[in-house]
Amino acid sequence: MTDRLLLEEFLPYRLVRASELVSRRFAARYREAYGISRPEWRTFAILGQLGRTTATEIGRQSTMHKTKVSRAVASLEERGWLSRRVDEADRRIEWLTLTATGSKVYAELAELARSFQQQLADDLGAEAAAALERGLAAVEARFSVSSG
Amino acid sequence: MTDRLLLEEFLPYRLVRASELVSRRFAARYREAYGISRPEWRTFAILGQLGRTTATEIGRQSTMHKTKVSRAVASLEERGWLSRRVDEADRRIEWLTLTATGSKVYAELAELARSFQQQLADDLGAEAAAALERGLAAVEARFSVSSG
DNA sequence: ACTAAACAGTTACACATGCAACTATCAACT
DNA sequence: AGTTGATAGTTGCATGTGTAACTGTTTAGT
Repeated sequence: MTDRLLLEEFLPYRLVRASELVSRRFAARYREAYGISRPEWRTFAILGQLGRTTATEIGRQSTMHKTKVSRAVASLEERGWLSRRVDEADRRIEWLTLTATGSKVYAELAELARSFQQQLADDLGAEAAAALERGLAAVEARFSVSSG
Repeated sequence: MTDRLLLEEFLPYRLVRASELVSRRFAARYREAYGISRPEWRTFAILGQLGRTTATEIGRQSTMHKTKVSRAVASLEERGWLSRRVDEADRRIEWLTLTATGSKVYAELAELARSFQQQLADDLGAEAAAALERGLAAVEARFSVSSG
């Protein structure tokens, strides 16, 4: 029993916990305001940023499973926030764009996110926030899509 | 459309993605080696570290829902890795401890975690790893259990 | 002693999720 | 043209998960 694993020093564990603490709070905000789920928020945010993209691309960027994305897209379409259009040249591909309503909601959600980010940065303090960003950048660089 | 939210600069999103990238890889390791799920690993790791604890305490530390913990405990008991005993003074409480088998497996899993951690630190580099730890510490300090 | 509230833990049920298999389409090779 | 393999996306099914309701127990107030 001399060699216990100290979870408070174990990076993957700390990352998961920190991520849950933060994203849970943010999720509460947009859930209360718009009644959307996490996969929906993620899908919507990526589409809003890119303006026009595909479900596959959303899956790639978000690390969400393609069925998750597929269902989120279907749900957002039902809400009337996005619309699909089949690519003429390659009819397997569906291009997603925001509707007028979607654009309006997106602007509001983006503002909500920005204010949350600001609050978070204030809470953490400039130095700690910068350190966190540097650390995350390193993880992203080492672990992202390409590097299996 | 001038004010898109840039997800690559949005901390909650980056935190979630980084956490998923890292923990997914680590999960693949212990899943292949021992066939346990993430809630099982988390429960087991906390119990192993504390030596003797309760389901409620595990929930508190891990941010896992109590039903998740309850099921993980049941599953680990079936594997013969832990045993329960009702507290004499307060019979609502169940004390959890590792069995002999459980202790043996825990030692191996702890070693697996340590080697993963080492590998991760090497991949990130000392400086980035330290920055990440500082950032996470700040999040933990601001967002942990007590602070609503 | 009695009632109400609090707590540890489990379970029923509805919903979310991932895997595998599917449809539809395209590209490459014969 | 026909076959094979890859790709975009959806769906059936089994499993995982959270909410709420439950049991059993303790504590506090009356």
